[in-house]
Amino acid sequence: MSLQYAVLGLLSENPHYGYEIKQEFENSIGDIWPISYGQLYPTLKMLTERGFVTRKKESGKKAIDKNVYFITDEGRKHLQKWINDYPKKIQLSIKDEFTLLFFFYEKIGTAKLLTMMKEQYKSLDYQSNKYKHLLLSLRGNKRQFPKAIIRKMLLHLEAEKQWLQELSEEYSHQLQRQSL
Amino acid sequence: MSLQYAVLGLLSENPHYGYEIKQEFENSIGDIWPISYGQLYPTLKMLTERGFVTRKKESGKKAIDKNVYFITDEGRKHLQKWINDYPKKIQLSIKDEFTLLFFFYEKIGTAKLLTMMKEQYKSLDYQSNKYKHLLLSLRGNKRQFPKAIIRKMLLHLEAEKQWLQELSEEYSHQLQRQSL
DNA sequence: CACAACATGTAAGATGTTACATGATTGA
DNA sequence: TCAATCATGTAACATCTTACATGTTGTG
Repeated sequence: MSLQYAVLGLLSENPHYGYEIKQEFENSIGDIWPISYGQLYPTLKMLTERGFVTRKKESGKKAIDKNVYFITDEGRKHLQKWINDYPKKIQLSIKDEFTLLFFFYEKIGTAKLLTMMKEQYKSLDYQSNKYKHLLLSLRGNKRQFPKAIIRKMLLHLEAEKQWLQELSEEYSHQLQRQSL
Repeated sequence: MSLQYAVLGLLSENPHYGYEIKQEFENSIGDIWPISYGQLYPTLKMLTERGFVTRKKESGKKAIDKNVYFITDEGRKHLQKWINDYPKKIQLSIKDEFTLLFFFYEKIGTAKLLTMMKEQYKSLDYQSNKYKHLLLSLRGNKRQFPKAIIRKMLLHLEAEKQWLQELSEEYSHQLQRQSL
């Protein structure tokens, strides 16, 4: 959807080749915003056709040719226009299968729910720690992955953790009452 | 993706016709999980073809025929199987355009950013209050939209609000420093 | 030499949105 | 009578995932 703008944003700072763009995503926004080659290469093709980027073969020492992409003036305009068009209607979305599952909590069973939630909590905690460390290591001065986005991710991870904790307690009490 | 399970879940409690299913979604999970007819009717068709629901014309007083959908035993099995298959890999996603925008915060300008964030905060606050009231009105005993999901939404809304507040303060300080 | 990582893409299919198309019923 | 709401769908398009297809380079 707006992958094209993410790509233009990357290229507005430095030229990159396809594989490298994917790396950049994975090393930064990747956990939040995973992309696949099946999505990236067609996007680069489209941007080339529309004149927002140009492509140059970098036939260096390697036998394989890298396709290096450069943003054009048109591309910069296109990106800036998208930025200027804000604000649009924005809605917080927490649409995922795990949430949907709680529609059916009666059909799952308290014991299984508790196990699942514990697993999920561990995974969130791991991610959360990762971002905390990332935030601390970001003290440098070179252009990096925006702190604001990491902070946002952290806050949502903590919200999710709190939710799981509250619910776990509730379900635990239920289990105890049942076993009496 | 998993709309089919959401639909089966609804039908597992009561038969519904298409339009009504959309209403049910809008009145409950709709803010989190909006669906369109362009998605719903093909899904109902697919579920019918796969034998998970059956369709009966309800030609009442009205000239127009409602198509009422009933879940079948196969449908119940299909739903239960999906539920039993958990846990799967689940990842918290905050992938949206508003977040992406903070990739480009330098290109936006602090003043505009602040205005946007203020607008967004208001909108989140409105939603948050809506859910708070919903949660309070849920004290009854009839089967309703799961409290857990509303609570989850609330926690994420509050996380998002906190994020905006922190960032706003940071940007305000920046503006003040610039104007000195 | 084998395997991981580098490098570029296409194709099929799932999923989702928006616009289109039609017509009935209800309430102001 | 006019607009909103009720009611059911299709079609075109956008987006995204997964699998396929190919070949190179570096490392143990």
